[in-house]
Amino acid sequence: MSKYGLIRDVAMQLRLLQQSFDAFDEAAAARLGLNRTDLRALDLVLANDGPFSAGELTRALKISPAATTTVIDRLERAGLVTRTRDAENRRRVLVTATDTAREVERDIYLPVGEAGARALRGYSGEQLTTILDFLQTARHVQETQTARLSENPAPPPGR
Amino acid sequence: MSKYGLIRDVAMQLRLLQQSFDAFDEAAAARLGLNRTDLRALDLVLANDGPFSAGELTRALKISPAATTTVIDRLERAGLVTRTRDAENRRRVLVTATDTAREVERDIYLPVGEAGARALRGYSGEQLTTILDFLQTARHVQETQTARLSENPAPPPGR
DNA sequence: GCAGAAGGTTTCGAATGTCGAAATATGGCC
DNA sequence: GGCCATATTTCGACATTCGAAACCTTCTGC
Repeated sequence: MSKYGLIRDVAMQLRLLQQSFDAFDEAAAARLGLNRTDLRALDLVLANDGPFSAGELTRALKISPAATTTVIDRLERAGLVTRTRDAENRRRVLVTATDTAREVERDIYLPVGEAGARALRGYSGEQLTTILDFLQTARHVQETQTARLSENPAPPPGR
Repeated sequence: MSKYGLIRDVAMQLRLLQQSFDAFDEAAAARLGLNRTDLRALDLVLANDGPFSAGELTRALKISPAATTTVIDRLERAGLVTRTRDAENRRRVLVTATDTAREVERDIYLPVGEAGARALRGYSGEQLTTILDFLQTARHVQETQTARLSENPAPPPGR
């Protein structure tokens, strides 16, 4: 296949991959009866070792402090996290994953990591290096374009 | 670097790439004053050549028919799409991108594609083949895992 | 041809998630 | 000790989504 064709295919597969990530998140949320924001919050709390403060969640999720409170409320009600005041700074609230959340992690997230690692073992070290480079390049492109959108003032629509 | 380390890095970069896609969508939505659902709908209408029917949008976006109606309402009010009855089947409503929407496409989406293609030109045909294979494999893993989540009944939480 | 079923979209009311602003509580500073 | 900054929560308002019912249009069987 021509290089031009390959490039087009890569772009298309990247798009499809994006969609498959999206579908996975959706399925995970449905399985837990959570919305996407709650799931992202749970994911953050699980991934981080050591608890997350409410404010950190607010920043990581890019939602308002008010919304964060209700996210934590819902996760707490679902038995997935606990709320404790930080002993060192009693203004802060620490969010900690419960054992139930760890079971969820084992059920949902660990298998993905394992399956992914298994699939990657089929590539040579050189190929993995190429893949890694590609992923970094793709991210760089996205970030540059995101910055372009954010920084430039929007052109007057309908100009 | 060890192969094991490379595999870990690939997993991490994949996660970061996902986040950068997300950030791009968010910036694009903010630039247009649309929510994410509306943006996805616009993207679909732009990507498809030939108009999208309301029902197709409902299925593609995985939202209710009622929600689709309001999505089209908002896009129409923003001057980005037009609603027309399908002449061949007057029950259906066809959604067509306007010229304004095409300007948006040129402003937002085309530059990403161009920057991406430019970046990919730096890879050899062999490398691109590896990348393409990797993307397909990654998608397959995600889809398999999504199916696992969807099909298996959820294990009783807090067992 | 026409009655009734099926298809496609919209309207309506209710539920949910998000926000900004104000309130509350704690910590740091002269 | 009073005052400003930090961290979270409460409150009321707004936007988005849904399910159910309503409304046309098309198809089917007779």
